[in-house]
Amino acid sequence: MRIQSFISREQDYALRITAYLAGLKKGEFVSVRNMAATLRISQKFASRIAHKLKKADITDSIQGKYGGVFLKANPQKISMWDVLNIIGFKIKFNDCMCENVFCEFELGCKFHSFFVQQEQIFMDTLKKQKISDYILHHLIKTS
Amino acid sequence: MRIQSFISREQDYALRITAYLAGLKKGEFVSVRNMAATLRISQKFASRIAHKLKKADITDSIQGKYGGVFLKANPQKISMWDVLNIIGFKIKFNDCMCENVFCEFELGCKFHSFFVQQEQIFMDTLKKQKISDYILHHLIKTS
DNA sequence: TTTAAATATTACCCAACAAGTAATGTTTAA
DNA sequence: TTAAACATTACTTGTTGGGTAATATTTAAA
Repeated sequence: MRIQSFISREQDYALRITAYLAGLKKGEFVSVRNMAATLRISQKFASRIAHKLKKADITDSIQGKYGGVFLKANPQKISMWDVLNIIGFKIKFNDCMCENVFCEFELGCKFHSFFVQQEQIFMDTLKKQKISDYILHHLIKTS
Repeated sequence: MRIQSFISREQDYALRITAYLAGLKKGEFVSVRNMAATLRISQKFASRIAHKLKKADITDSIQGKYGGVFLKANPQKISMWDVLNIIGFKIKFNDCMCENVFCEFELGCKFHSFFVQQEQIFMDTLKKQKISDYILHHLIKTS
C-alpha cells in the first residue's frame, strides 16, 4: 500500500535542488540535465521545478546553449518553508481548519485547538531551517 | 483548490466518535444513527468506523433492535495515536523515509535526518494526547 | 546565418486514493 | 414474525500526485 506523504515528491525535489545549487561556488552554474541526473530527478520535472523556483527569485538561469541554473537567493536567508511554499505546500493537519470548511464544533473542540497548535509549531520549525544548513556537499563534483 | 490533509476525514471522524463515546456515562450507549447525526457523519460511514474501532477493542456494541455502541477502552489509556493508527494513519513526512523506497542520499542527507526527527516528535506528541482530555462534553445530551 | 543545445511553458495522461454510497447480511427485542 | 439495529463487502466518483509529451524560445558557436 502506497501512503501519501506530508510533503510531495515535487516539494522534496525542490528542496534537493535548492540545497544542491547552494553548494556551488559563486559564479558557477549547472545545466538542468546534469543536475537532474545527479539528484535522480527526471529532466523535464526538474526543469519545471527550477522554473517555479526562478519565478520566486530563489534561483536564476542562463538561457540558450551552454546555459544552466544557479542559486540567486542567499541560502542563509531562505528556509525550508520558503521553498516548500513555492511548490504549493499548504500545511494542513486536518480538514476542520480549512478556510472554506465550516466546522460547527470548532469552538468547543479540543482536537481543533490541538491541530492549530501543532501546525504552528511545525511551521515555525520549518521557517527556522535555512537552506545553508542543508547543502548537499557530497553531491558536488570537485573540479 | 482542495488540499489533502495530513489526517483523513475518516481518521478525524474516528477521533470524534471515540471522544464522544468517552463522554457517555457508565452503562450508557447510543445507536450509530443518533451518534452519526450528532457528529454530522453519514450513518453508513460512522457504522464502518465504529466497527473498525470495535475490532481494535476501543469500542464495543450491542447488536439487534435497540442496540448501539459504547466505549470499551479506558479513555485515559487510549491516545490519539492509538485511534488514528486503527484507521490506517501512517505518519510519513517524506517519501524518502518509506521502507520500500531506497533513497541513496539518505546517509548524507540532512533533510532525511530532519524529517526523521520531526516525525518522532510529532508521534510522541500524539501518544501523549489521551482521549479523556478531548471529551466532547458539549455534544452530550443531558437526559 | 544556421544549427545545436539549452531553458520555458503548456497540455495532457494515468494510477492511486479519499470519501463516501449501495446493497445485503446478521442479530435481537418486542 | 418483524422491525430496527449493527456488520460486511462491493462499488462509485472525483481529485491529485507525479509525471510525460510537445512545442516554443533563447543563445553560443560553427
